[in-house]
Amino acid sequence: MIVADVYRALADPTRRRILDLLVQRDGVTLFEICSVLTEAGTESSRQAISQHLSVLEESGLVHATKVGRTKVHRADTEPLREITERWPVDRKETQS
Amino acid sequence: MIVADVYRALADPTRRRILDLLVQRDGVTLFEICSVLTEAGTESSRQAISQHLSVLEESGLVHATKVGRTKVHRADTEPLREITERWPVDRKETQS
DNA sequence: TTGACATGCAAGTGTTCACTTGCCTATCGT
DNA sequence: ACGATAGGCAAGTGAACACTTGCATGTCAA
Repeated sequence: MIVADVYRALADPTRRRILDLLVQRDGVTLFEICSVLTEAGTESSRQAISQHLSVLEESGLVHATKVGRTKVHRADTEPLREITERWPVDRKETQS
Repeated sequence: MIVADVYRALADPTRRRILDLLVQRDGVTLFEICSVLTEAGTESSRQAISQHLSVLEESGLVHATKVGRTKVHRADTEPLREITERWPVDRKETQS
């Protein structure tokens, strides 16, 4: 990974699922994310998810804090503001 | 290219520049995009930009219409709505 | 009609990315 | 202390991607 900006972080569907999960509830550990994704049908190894979390952290979309031997994660949608500000979403242009 | 969704379309910096340009002004042809990007310091070949435009079109972020022997492009930010609706941007969480 | 212009198509190449594999570190319970 | 738990680090692999190269197609001006 050269550099992990917001756009590249969102480019992977598994990372988007992880972000979905973290937006729903904070303080989730790596193993909990693994469990939820496995139950949801997304078979991903612990290492794979760990690397996805690293990308999300570098992009600023996820913050993590060490708690004992676990690491709890929480989502931060602030970096997404760059997207909406760069290209404001206009109303339907279809002239019906 | 397997499938070109909005997220993958935004993952490339050159495509983001093209989208910037098309948001600024509509009806731009491939050659005009090449000229503008070259002047802006982004050396990209015509073929490269053509393929980027294909990805942007497949994602729905850009629409194109054939006009004579040229093809004019215009941006459509509607697909970006999916992003903001999926992860609403919350205000700064820093409790100052 | 003929040549120049604007673009499309398709195969090939090198790089980046997602994932695995194997081992290591740190923390908790007993 | 010791085993189990939670996670990290780093090298290797295969696939996807960005880009090039060469040729083909269609349109306009003379």
